[in-house]
Amino acid sequence: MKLYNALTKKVEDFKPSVAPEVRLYSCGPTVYDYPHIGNWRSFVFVDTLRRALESNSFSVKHVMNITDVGHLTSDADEGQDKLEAGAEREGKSVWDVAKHYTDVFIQGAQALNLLSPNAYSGPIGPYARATDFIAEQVNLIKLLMDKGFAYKIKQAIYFDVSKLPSYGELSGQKLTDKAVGAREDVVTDAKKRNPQDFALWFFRVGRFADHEMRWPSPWGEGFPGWHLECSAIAHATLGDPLDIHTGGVDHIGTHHPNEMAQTEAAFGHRLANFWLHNEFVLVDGQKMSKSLGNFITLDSVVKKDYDPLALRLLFLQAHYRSQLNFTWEALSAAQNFLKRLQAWADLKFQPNLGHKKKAADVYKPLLDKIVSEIQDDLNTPQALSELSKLSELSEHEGVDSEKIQPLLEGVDKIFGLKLASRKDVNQSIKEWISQRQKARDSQDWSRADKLRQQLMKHGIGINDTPHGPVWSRI
RNA sequence: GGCACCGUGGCCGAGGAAUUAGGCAAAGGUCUGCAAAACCUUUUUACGCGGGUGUAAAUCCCGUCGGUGCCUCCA
Repeated sequence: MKLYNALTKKVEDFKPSVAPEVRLYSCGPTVYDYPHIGNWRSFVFVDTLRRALESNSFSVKHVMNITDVGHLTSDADEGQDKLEAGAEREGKSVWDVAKHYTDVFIQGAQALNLLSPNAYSGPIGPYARATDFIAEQVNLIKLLMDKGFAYKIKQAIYFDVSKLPSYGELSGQKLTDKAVGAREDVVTDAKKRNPQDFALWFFRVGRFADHEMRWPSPWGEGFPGWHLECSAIAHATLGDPLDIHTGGVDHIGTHHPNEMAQTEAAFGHRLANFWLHNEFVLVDGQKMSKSLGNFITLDSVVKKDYDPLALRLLFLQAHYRSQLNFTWEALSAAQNFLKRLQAWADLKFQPNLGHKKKAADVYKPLLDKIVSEIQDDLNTPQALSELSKLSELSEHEGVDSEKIQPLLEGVDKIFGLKLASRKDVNQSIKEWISQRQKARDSQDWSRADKLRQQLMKHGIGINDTPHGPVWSRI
């Protein structure tokens, strides 16, 4: 199996440290607002990665965190905790805000048919909340303090990046370049030893005096910095070095180097052997942002009558390392493609159609091709083109309902489009279809058309073929 | 200023030196009592522009124009 590794900037042969087990950690959402489709793309990417690994007989242990504390709106002095900002905006407590958006996230994950993380179980199920790992984070700071990698000043405990020579390896940029090149309006804490030093623990002083979320620590009451949770949770749940760590490309510069630094400094080994990053979704050629008003949520997609799985399919039609330019037209195209695939899957309920001579031996090579494309650095677009050929083949040759089911299951394992679990139409629909056919046989066209209209009302379209009527959901 | 990436037919997008994805849309046609949401066919000088190296370039190199991202919270 081949994967692009951001550490080496090359596509490499992926091997976990203890096969067949793969320990996979993914940066999850910060639950302070509705996730946009760019966020969802990164979670669909992780899901695809997991399915690809599993298709290669790896047994994946997956952990995803949920950031519900400590994520500041900026590193500057006026930076605010995102959760606190959300609470202020909505007039709720931070805990309510976190709970609300956690629920929103979990519902969205289900709608997109994302596999739940499976290597941790906590108060809210399979997702690891930062606030459920405060003790682990405090312990990590202790280690860093003992080893001289962290220092305390009035406002916070900082990680001293100058103490770790390997700092910033991933970003491929020199510290000096970064320091010089940063935009003028970025204000950093003047008391930090180095501009890149990042907070491990914030004290309840100054701008954080009224911070609602707070815990005791050996150094004083406060709350953890954002980067800390990933190192602590990964260490506590999966153990490091991880086989794979994922996140968005935006983390290459700051968040991931900081995670790496914490783990390397505290435990003396790297955090992960493979680092995979997904590219952004652009909207009309630009990054999504609230100020541009091009912030698209899953909710707005559903409100426009799109199937969340159409969004999933749209994501899969582009490579995860390419920027994807979202347009509603492209989403419509994906939705139409999805409907065609669903109609194809529904043929399994209508096995009386066409010939049945082609069997699993024809499907198998195509399914194998799909799997091999997916294992080639997750080439989902290429794999989907094979799927398209596969569905055409079946449509032409007729469908053997016995043999198509395993095929659909194989396809679902890769793409997660829920083709195998589709339900047959109910008994009354079947009855109407057969009554309509009887009416047609006796040339009672008005009754036949009435029944067809009735079926249409229930979302069922009828196509009369030489082999009899074929229904499809419309 | 520094670091990357990208410009592919109406739209979305793979590929990446000779065989040239796929989806959607569009056009024509077929079966049919009617119908299409069904089927078939077509869309085979598509690779930003200008040079260069190759027997051969969309694919490599140089330049150029344009776009995007990161360097600040960010998927």
